[in-house]
Amino acid sequence: MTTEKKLVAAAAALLDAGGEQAVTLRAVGRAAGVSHNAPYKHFKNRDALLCAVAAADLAEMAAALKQVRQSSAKPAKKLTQALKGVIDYNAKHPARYQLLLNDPRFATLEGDLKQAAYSHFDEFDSIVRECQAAGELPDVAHITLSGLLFATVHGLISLEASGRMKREKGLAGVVPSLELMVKLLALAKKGSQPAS
Amino acid sequence: MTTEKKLVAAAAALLDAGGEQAVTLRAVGRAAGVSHNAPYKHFKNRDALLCAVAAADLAEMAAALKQVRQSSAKPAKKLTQALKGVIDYNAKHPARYQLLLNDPRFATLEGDLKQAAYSHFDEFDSIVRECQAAGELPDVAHITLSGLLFATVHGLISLEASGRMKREKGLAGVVPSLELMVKLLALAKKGSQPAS
DNA sequence: ACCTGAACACCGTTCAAGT
DNA sequence: ACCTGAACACCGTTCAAGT
Repeated sequence: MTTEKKLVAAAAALLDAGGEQAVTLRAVGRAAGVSHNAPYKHFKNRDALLCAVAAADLAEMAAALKQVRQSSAKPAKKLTQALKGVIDYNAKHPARYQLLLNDPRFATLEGDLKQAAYSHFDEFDSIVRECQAAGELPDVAHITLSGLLFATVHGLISLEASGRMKREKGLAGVVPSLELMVKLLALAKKGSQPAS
Repeated sequence: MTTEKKLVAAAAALLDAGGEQAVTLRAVGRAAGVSHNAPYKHFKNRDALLCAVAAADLAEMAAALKQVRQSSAKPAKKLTQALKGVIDYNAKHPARYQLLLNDPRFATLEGDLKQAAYSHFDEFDSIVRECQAAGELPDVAHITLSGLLFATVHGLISLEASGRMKREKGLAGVVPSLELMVKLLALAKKGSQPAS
């Protein structure tokens, strides 16, 4: 494994183990078997290393979505699996999820991250279109609908992770809330064709 | 103004000016006219100071929501205003918004923050119930529906702020996406009563 | 009760130097 | 081309001491 990949893997492992504050260049170097400033030979700075982790994760999520899309499941099932994939990713790697989808530091998408973000969204959008074609989702602009669905699952995950959506308030969890969302969208489809 | 309030105000101003990384205790102390470790006499540590800023902001947002709820506008209009308030808050104070709704550090809500979170959600939920009563939103569990709506606006804002929802992809902005969401929920209401 | 200045450990980053 | 060790500036936190 090249040193660059070792550094990215070490940073990802440290994120899982102790959150972003655990990712010091000294710890990364130690875990990768190099000195604490070797990373500067491969990345501009610490943020660039974290950005590389995010790009790799997003590419991985895109690949997982592609698997789902190419499966033989019914469209509605594919959508559920796609949404569940996002939820599971957050459950397994909360700090990396936060980096991936909630960190404004990499708002100007560049290079690998931009590429990964595009292919990830395209996969998701394709599944949404399949659902529309199958009559499971309303016939509105598919890109906007995809953005809306993804924003909803992301918002639910985010609010729960940040403790703002506690069950104490009587709130449902992420999965039941999403199920309601999908059910309401199906009803909207029905409501838009009263003559059917 | 008490020193404690000065510290919170200074931290909030620094967040607006330069993001979280600009909020060093030395800078906070300087802005409040005290030494760099005076904050420790009022807050356990830096995180506790940031948490106090979040609690104050959430209380402010709750007060703004209360104004909307008590206004004479129609329910649908109140909902739009409530959602717009969240969007505007992020536009004016992105770093504080991030702290308020996306920071997992304060996931264990305590004291002021917990109180503020509850009253904020209650106000929002009341408006959602008014919309249901007026037939503008589907008759599903109001708390879940409120959570879903808030998660959607938060997810849209978050993804846009973190650069993951660029227009380049053909995506609509936060406001048009939300308008679609509300429109689809109205259609769902219609689809659930085919006999009306 | 509230504050200060010095000190400590730690970190990101830079630089001169090594192979 | 890739890496290292020393050094710098900065920060959160602690502590002894001041009023």
